[in-house]
Amino acid sequence: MNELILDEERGQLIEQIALFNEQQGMQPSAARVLGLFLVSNKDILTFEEIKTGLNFSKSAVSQSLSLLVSMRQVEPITLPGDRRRYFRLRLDGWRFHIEKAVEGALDYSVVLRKVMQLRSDEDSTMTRSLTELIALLELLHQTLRDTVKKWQESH
Amino acid sequence: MNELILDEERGQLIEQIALFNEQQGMQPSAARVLGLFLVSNKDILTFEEIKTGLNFSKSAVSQSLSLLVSMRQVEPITLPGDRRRYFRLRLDGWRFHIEKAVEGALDYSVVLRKVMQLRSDEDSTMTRSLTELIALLELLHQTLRDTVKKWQESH
DNA sequence: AATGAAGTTCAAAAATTTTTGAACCTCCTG
DNA sequence: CAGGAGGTTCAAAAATTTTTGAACTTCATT
Repeated sequence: MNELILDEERGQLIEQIALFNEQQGMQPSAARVLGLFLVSNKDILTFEEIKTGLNFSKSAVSQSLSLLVSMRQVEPITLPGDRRRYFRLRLDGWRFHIEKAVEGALDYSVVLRKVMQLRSDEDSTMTRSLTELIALLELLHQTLRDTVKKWQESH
Repeated sequence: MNELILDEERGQLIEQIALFNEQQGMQPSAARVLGLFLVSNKDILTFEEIKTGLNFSKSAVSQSLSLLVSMRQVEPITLPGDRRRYFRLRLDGWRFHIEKAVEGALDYSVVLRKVMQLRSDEDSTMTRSLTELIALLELLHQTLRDTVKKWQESH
Protein backbone atom coordinates (compact mmCIF):
# COMPACT_ATOMS: atom_id res chain seq x y z
CA MET A 1 0.00 0.00 0.00
CA ASN A 2 1.87 3.12 -1.18
CA GLU A 3 1.71 6.40 0.65
CA LEU A 4 -0.62 9.27 -0.08
CA ILE A 5 1.37 12.23 -1.32
CA LEU A 6 0.24 15.65 -0.14
CA ASP A 7 2.87 18.28 -0.82
CA GLU A 8 2.55 22.05 -0.71
CA GLU A 9 1.39 22.30 -4.29
CA ARG A 10 -1.34 19.71 -3.84
CA GLY A 11 -2.47 21.37 -0.65
CA GLN A 12 -2.96 24.68 -2.40
CA LEU A 13 -4.75 23.07 -5.27
CA ILE A 14 -7.16 21.42 -2.84
CA GLU A 15 -7.98 24.88 -1.51
CA GLN A 16 -8.65 26.23 -4.98
CA ILE A 17 -10.91 23.32 -5.80
CA ALA A 18 -12.64 23.64 -2.45
CA LEU A 19 -13.23 27.35 -2.90
CA PHE A 20 -14.83 26.76 -6.22
CA ASN A 21 -17.12 24.04 -4.97
CA GLU A 22 -18.04 25.99 -1.86
CA GLN A 23 -19.18 28.81 -4.08
CA GLN A 24 -21.42 26.33 -5.81
CA GLY A 25 -22.96 25.64 -2.42
CA MET A 26 -21.01 22.60 -1.28
CA GLN A 27 -20.06 22.28 2.40
CA PRO A 28 -16.46 23.21 3.18
CA SER A 29 -15.29 19.80 4.33
CA ALA A 30 -17.00 17.91 1.52
CA ALA A 31 -15.41 20.35 -0.92
CA ARG A 32 -11.98 19.54 0.50
CA VAL A 33 -12.57 15.81 0.33
CA LEU A 34 -13.44 16.29 -3.33
CA GLY A 35 -10.22 18.24 -3.77
CA LEU A 36 -8.21 15.47 -2.13
CA PHE A 37 -9.61 12.92 -4.54
CA LEU A 38 -8.66 15.10 -7.46
CA VAL A 39 -5.10 15.94 -6.48
CA SER A 40 -4.07 12.76 -4.77
CA ASN A 41 -1.78 10.36 -6.54
CA LYS A 42 -4.21 7.51 -5.92
CA ASP A 43 -7.53 6.78 -7.56
CA ILE A 44 -9.01 4.95 -4.61
CA LEU A 45 -8.85 6.27 -1.06
CA THR A 46 -9.76 4.77 2.28
CA PHE A 47 -11.68 6.47 5.05
CA GLU A 48 -8.46 6.54 7.06
CA GLU A 49 -6.42 8.15 4.29
CA ILE A 50 -8.95 10.95 3.94
CA LYS A 51 -9.14 11.47 7.69
CA THR A 52 -5.37 11.64 8.06
CA GLY A 53 -4.71 13.48 4.82
CA LEU A 54 -7.07 16.33 5.62
CA ASN A 55 -6.74 16.08 9.38
CA PHE A 56 -10.50 15.81 9.81
CA SER A 57 -12.49 14.18 12.56
CA LYS A 58 -14.08 10.80 11.93
CA SER A 59 -17.52 12.29 11.72
CA ALA A 60 -16.49 15.05 9.36
CA VAL A 61 -15.13 12.41 7.01
CA SER A 62 -18.19 10.22 7.41
CA GLN A 63 -20.60 13.06 6.76
CA SER A 64 -18.66 14.47 3.86
CA LEU A 65 -18.47 11.10 2.19
CA SER A 66 -22.19 10.49 2.70
CA LEU A 67 -22.92 13.82 1.10
CA LEU A 68 -20.59 13.24 -1.83
CA VAL A 69 -21.98 9.75 -2.38
CA SER A 70 -25.55 11.07 -2.33
CA MET A 71 -24.48 13.70 -4.85
CA ARG A 72 -23.02 10.96 -7.04
CA GLN A 73 -19.63 12.65 -6.92
CA VAL A 74 -18.03 9.76 -5.10
CA GLU A 75 -18.64 6.03 -5.31
CA PRO A 76 -18.17 3.66 -2.37
CA ILE A 77 -16.40 0.40 -3.09
CA THR A 78 -16.48 -2.66 -0.91
CA LEU A 79 -13.99 -5.42 -1.44
CA PRO A 80 -14.98 -8.92 -0.33
CA GLY A 81 -13.08 -9.96 2.76
CA ASP A 82 -12.34 -6.37 3.80
CA ARG A 83 -14.57 -4.50 6.15
CA ARG A 84 -13.16 -1.13 5.24
CA ARG A 85 -14.86 1.02 2.68
CA TYR A 86 -12.94 2.41 -0.24
CA PHE A 87 -13.99 5.41 -2.23
CA ARG A 88 -13.44 6.53 -5.75
CA LEU A 89 -14.17 9.83 -7.44
CA ARG A 90 -16.91 9.64 -10.03
CA LEU A 91 -16.05 12.23 -12.62
CA ASP A 92 -19.03 11.13 -14.65
CA GLY A 93 -21.21 12.43 -11.84
CA TRP A 94 -20.53 15.83 -13.26
CA ARG A 95 -22.79 15.20 -16.17
CA PHE A 96 -25.62 14.74 -13.71
CA HIS A 97 -24.56 17.84 -11.81
CA ILE A 98 -24.41 19.97 -14.93
CA GLU A 99 -27.81 18.74 -16.01
CA LYS A 100 -29.31 19.77 -12.70
CA ALA A 101 -27.80 23.24 -13.07
CA VAL A 102 -29.23 23.43 -16.56
CA GLU A 103 -32.69 22.53 -15.29
CA GLY A 104 -32.32 25.26 -12.69
CA ALA A 105 -32.35 27.89 -15.40
CA LEU A 106 -35.68 26.53 -16.59
CA ASP A 107 -37.12 26.49 -13.07
CA TYR A 108 -36.39 30.17 -12.70
CA SER A 109 -38.00 30.95 -16.01
CA VAL A 110 -41.14 29.25 -14.71
CA VAL A 111 -41.14 31.53 -11.66
CA LEU A 112 -40.62 34.53 -13.90
CA ARG A 113 -43.61 33.48 -15.98
CA LYS A 114 -45.75 33.68 -12.86
CA VAL A 115 -44.42 37.19 -12.31
CA MET A 116 -45.40 38.05 -15.86
CA GLN A 117 -48.97 36.89 -15.32
CA LEU A 118 -49.23 38.99 -12.20
CA ARG A 119 -48.14 42.03 -14.14
CA SER A 120 -49.94 41.16 -17.35
CA ASP A 121 -52.18 44.22 -17.17
CA GLU A 122 -49.32 46.67 -17.49
CA ASP A 123 -47.42 47.30 -20.64
CA SER A 124 -44.30 48.63 -19.02
CA THR A 125 -40.66 48.38 -20.03
CA MET A 126 -40.36 45.85 -17.29
CA THR A 127 -42.91 43.52 -18.83
CA ARG A 128 -41.01 43.64 -22.08
CA SER A 129 -37.64 43.05 -20.37
CA LEU A 130 -39.14 40.13 -18.51
CA THR A 131 -40.36 38.55 -21.71
CA GLU A 132 -36.89 38.87 -23.11
CA LEU A 133 -35.18 37.48 -20.04
CA ILE A 134 -37.49 34.47 -19.96
CA ALA A 135 -36.75 33.88 -23.62
CA LEU A 136 -33.01 34.07 -22.96
CA LEU A 137 -33.20 31.66 -20.05
CA GLU A 138 -35.17 29.20 -22.13
CA LEU A 139 -32.78 29.57 -25.02
CA LEU A 140 -29.78 28.92 -22.77
CA HIS A 141 -31.55 25.97 -21.24
CA GLN A 142 -32.33 24.44 -24.59
CA THR A 143 -28.84 25.11 -25.94
CA LEU A 144 -27.19 23.50 -22.95
CA ARG A 145 -29.50 20.50 -23.11
CA ASP A 146 -28.63 20.00 -26.74
CA THR A 147 -24.91 20.41 -26.15
CA VAL A 148 -24.82 17.94 -23.27
CA LYS A 149 -26.94 15.48 -25.20
CA LYS A 150 -24.79 15.66 -28.29
CA TRP A 151 -21.66 15.33 -26.21
CA GLN A 152 -23.03 12.31 -24.43
CA GLU A 153 -23.87 10.60 -27.69
CA SER A 154 -20.36 11.12 -29.01
CA HIS A 155 -18.72 9.55 -25.93
CA MET B 1 -48.51 58.18 -5.19
CA ASN B 2 -50.41 54.90 -5.43
CA GLU B 3 -50.07 52.12 -2.88
CA LEU B 4 -47.76 49.16 -3.07
CA ILE B 5 -49.80 45.99 -3.42
CA LEU B 6 -48.54 42.95 -1.54
CA ASP B 7 -51.18 40.26 -1.34
CA GLU B 8 -50.80 36.63 -0.35
CA GLU B 9 -49.93 35.53 -3.87
CA ARG B 10 -47.20 38.12 -4.27
CA GLY B 11 -45.79 37.25 -0.87
CA GLN B 12 -45.41 33.63 -1.83
CA LEU B 13 -43.87 34.49 -5.14
CA ILE B 14 -41.29 36.65 -3.36
CA GLU B 15 -40.33 33.61 -1.30
CA GLN B 16 -39.90 31.48 -4.40
CA ILE B 17 -37.76 34.08 -6.08
CA ALA B 18 -35.75 34.57 -2.89
CA LEU B 19 -35.16 30.84 -2.49
CA PHE B 20 -33.84 30.62 -5.97
CA ASN B 21 -31.50 33.52 -5.59
CA GLU B 22 -30.30 32.39 -2.18
CA GLN B 23 -29.30 29.10 -3.74
CA GLN B 24 -27.24 31.09 -6.19
CA GLY B 25 -25.45 32.56 -3.20
CA MET B 26 -27.35 35.80 -2.66
CA GLN B 27 -28.00 37.00 0.89
CA PRO B 28 -31.53 36.32 2.16
CA SER B 29 -32.64 39.90 2.54
CA ALA B 30 -31.19 41.06 -0.77
CA ALA B 31 -32.94 38.11 -2.42
CA ARG B 32 -36.24 39.27 -0.96
CA VAL B 33 -35.72 42.83 -2.07
CA LEU B 34 -35.14 41.50 -5.56
CA GLY B 35 -38.36 39.51 -5.26
CA LEU B 36 -40.26 42.60 -4.17
CA PHE B 37 -39.11 44.50 -7.23
CA LEU B 38 -40.25 41.67 -9.47
CA VAL B 39 -43.72 41.12 -8.03
CA SER B 40 -44.64 44.62 -7.05
CA ASN B 41 -47.10 46.55 -9.15
CA LYS B 42 -44.66 49.43 -9.42
CA ASP B 43 -41.50 49.72 -11.45
CA ILE B 44 -39.82 52.19 -9.16
CA LEU B 45 -39.69 51.79 -5.41
CA THR B 46 -38.54 54.04 -2.60
CA PHE B 47 -36.39 53.04 0.33
CA GLU B 48 -39.41 53.46 2.54
CA GLU B 49 -41.64 51.25 0.42
CA ILE B 50 -39.12 48.44 0.55
CA LYS B 51 -38.62 48.83 4.28
CA THR B 52 -42.35 48.77 4.98
CA GLY B 53 -43.25 46.22 2.33
CA LEU B 54 -40.79 43.62 3.61
CA ASN B 55 -40.83 44.77 7.21
CA PHE B 56 -37.05 45.14 7.26
CA SER B 57 -34.86 47.36 9.38
CA LYS B 58 -33.38 50.48 7.83
CA SER B 59 -29.93 48.95 7.71
CA ALA B 60 -31.11 45.72 6.15
CA VAL B 61 -32.71 47.73 3.36
CA SER B 62 -29.65 49.93 2.99
CA GLN B 63 -27.24 47.02 2.85
CA SER B 64 -29.40 44.94 0.54
CA LEU B 65 -29.76 47.83 -1.87
CA SER B 66 -26.02 48.52 -1.82
CA LEU B 67 -25.36 44.92 -2.63
CA LEU B 68 -27.92 44.77 -5.41
CA VAL B 69 -26.64 48.01 -6.89
CA SER B 70 -23.06 46.71 -6.81
CA MET B 71 -24.30 43.57 -8.54
CA ARG B 72 -25.97 45.72 -11.19
CA GLN B 73 -29.30 44.12 -10.42
CA VAL B 74 -30.81 47.38 -9.21
CA GLU B 75 -30.26 50.93 -10.36
CA PRO B 76 -30.53 53.94 -8.05
CA ILE B 77 -32.38 56.96 -9.38
CA THR B 78 -32.17 60.45 -8.01
CA LEU B 79 -34.76 63.02 -8.96
CA PRO B 80 -33.74 66.68 -8.78
CA GLY B 81 -35.39 68.43 -5.88
CA ASP B 82 -36.04 65.22 -3.99
CA ARG B 83 -33.56 63.94 -1.46
CA ARG B 84 -34.97 60.46 -1.41
CA ARG B 85 -33.45 57.76 -3.53
CA TYR B 86 -35.58 55.71 -5.86
CA PHE B 87 -34.67 52.31 -7.14
CA ARG B 88 -35.47 50.38 -10.26
CA LEU B 89 -34.83 46.76 -11.14
CA ARG B 90 -32.30 46.30 -13.93
CA LEU B 91 -33.36 43.17 -15.73
CA ASP B 92 -30.54 43.70 -18.18
CA GLY B 93 -28.15 43.10 -15.31
CA TRP B 94 -28.90 39.45 -15.83
CA ARG B 95 -26.87 39.35 -18.97
CA PHE B 96 -23.85 40.38 -16.93
CA HIS B 97 -24.74 37.83 -14.25
CA ILE B 98 -25.09 35.02 -16.75
CA GLU B 99 -21.80 35.93 -18.34
CA LYS B 100 -20.03 35.72 -15.01
CA ALA B 101 -21.50 32.28 -14.41
CA VAL B 102 -20.34 31.27 -17.84
CA GLU B 103 -16.80 32.40 -17.07
CA GLY B 104 -16.97 30.35 -13.88
CA ALA B 105 -17.13 27.15 -15.89
CA LEU B 106 -13.93 28.15 -17.62
CA ASP B 107 -12.20 28.99 -14.34
CA TYR B 108 -12.88 25.53 -13.05
CA SER B 109 -11.51 23.95 -16.20
CA VAL B 110 -8.28 25.89 -15.60
CA VAL B 111 -8.01 24.41 -12.11
CA LEU B 112 -8.69 20.95 -13.50
CA ARG B 113 -5.89 21.43 -16.00
CA LYS B 114 -3.50 21.97 -13.12
CA VAL B 115 -4.76 18.72 -11.63
CA MET B 116 -4.05 17.01 -14.94
CA GLN B 117 -0.48 18.21 -14.97
CA LEU B 118 0.07 16.92 -11.47
CA ARG B 119 -1.16 13.52 -12.51
CA SER B 120 0.33 13.58 -15.98
CA ASP B 121 2.61 10.62 -15.24
CA GLU B 122 -0.24 8.19 -14.75
CA ASP B 123 -2.40 6.83 -17.50
CA SER B 124 -5.36 5.96 -15.33
CA THR B 125 -9.06 6.01 -16.10
CA MET B 126 -9.17 9.14 -14.03
CA THR B 127 -6.75 11.01 -16.26
CA ARG B 128 -8.89 10.14 -19.23
CA SER B 129 -12.12 11.17 -17.46
CA LEU B 130 -10.52 14.43 -16.48
CA THR B 131 -9.56 15.18 -20.06
CA GLU B 132 -13.13 14.55 -21.07
CA LEU B 133 -14.59 16.68 -18.30
CA ILE B 134 -12.32 19.58 -19.14
CA ALA B 135 -13.35 19.29 -22.76
CA LEU B 136 -17.03 19.30 -21.76
CA LEU B 137 -16.62 22.35 -19.54
CA GLU B 138 -14.85 24.20 -22.31
CA LEU B 139 -17.47 23.18 -24.81
CA LEU B 140 -20.27 24.38 -22.56
CA HIS B 141 -18.44 27.59 -21.93
CA GLN B 142 -17.97 28.26 -25.61
CA THR B 143 -21.54 27.33 -26.42
CA LEU B 144 -22.90 29.68 -23.80
CA ARG B 145 -20.65 32.49 -24.94
CA ASP B 146 -21.82 32.07 -28.49
CA THR B 147 -25.47 31.85 -27.51
CA VAL B 148 -25.35 34.95 -25.34
CA LYS B 149 -23.44 36.86 -27.99
CA LYS B 150 -25.82 35.91 -30.77
CA TRP B 151 -28.77 36.77 -28.59
CA GLN B 152 -27.31 40.13 -27.72
CA GLU B 153 -26.76 40.98 -31.37
CA SER B 154 -30.37 40.18 -32.23
CA HIS B 155 -31.77 42.45 -29.50
C1' DA C 1 -27.49 77.47 13.30
C1' DA C 2 -31.05 74.21 14.93
C1' DT C 3 -34.18 70.65 13.43
C1' DG C 4 -35.51 66.94 10.77
C1' DA C 5 -35.56 63.77 6.79
C1' DA C 6 -33.10 60.24 4.53
C1' DG C 7 -30.06 57.42 4.68
C1' DT C 8 -25.10 54.88 5.99
C1' DT C 9 -21.95 52.49 9.01
C1' DC C 10 -20.40 49.20 12.06
C1' DA C 11 -20.10 46.63 16.34
C1' DA C 12 -22.81 43.48 18.63
C1' DA C 13 -26.88 40.15 18.74
C1' DA C 14 -29.27 36.59 16.44
C1' DA C 15 -29.66 33.00 13.26
C1' DT C 16 -27.65 29.56 10.60
C1' DT C 17 -24.28 26.31 9.20
C1' DT C 18 -20.45 23.39 10.09
C1' DT C 19 -17.58 20.54 12.92
C1' DT C 20 -16.67 17.87 16.78
C1' DG C 21 -16.83 14.28 20.33
C1' DA C 22 -19.02 10.88 22.66
C1' DA C 23 -22.06 7.22 22.38
C1' DC C 24 -23.65 3.82 19.65
C1' DC C 25 -23.88 0.05 16.03
C1' DT C 26 -22.23 -4.11 13.58
C1' DC C 27 -19.22 -7.19 11.81
C1' DC C 28 -15.05 -10.05 12.40
C1' DT C 29 -11.65 -12.69 15.03
C1' DG C 30 -9.58 -15.10 18.74
C1' DC D 1 -19.03 -14.14 23.33
C1' DA D 2 -15.42 -10.42 24.53
C1' DG D 3 -12.88 -7.11 22.28
C1' DG D 4 -11.56 -4.27 18.66
C1' DA D 5 -11.78 -2.35 13.88
C1' DG D 6 -14.44 0.52 11.15
C1' DG D 7 -17.47 3.19 10.89
C1' DT D 8 -22.45 6.16 11.82
C1' DT D 9 -25.38 9.30 14.43
C1' DC D 10 -26.68 13.23 16.71
C1' DA D 11 -26.66 16.78 20.23
C1' DA D 12 -23.81 20.37 21.50
C1' DA D 13 -19.74 23.57 20.50
C1' DA D 14 -17.57 26.43 17.22
C1' DA D 15 -17.46 29.15 13.25
C1' DT D 16 -19.69 31.86 9.99
C1' DT D 17 -23.22 34.70 8.13
C1' DT D 18 -26.98 37.80 8.57
C1' DT D 19 -29.65 41.27 10.84
C1' DT D 20 -30.30 44.79 14.01
C1' DG D 21 -29.94 49.13 16.55
C1' DA D 22 -27.61 53.01 17.90
C1' DA D 23 -24.64 56.49 16.52
C1' DC D 24 -23.23 59.15 12.84
C1' DT D 25 -23.43 61.89 8.23
C1' DT D 26 -25.39 65.07 4.94
C1' DC D 27 -28.41 67.95 2.87
C1' DA D 28 -32.56 71.02 3.10
C1' DT D 29 -35.66 73.94 5.56
C1' DT D 30 -37.06 77.20 9.07
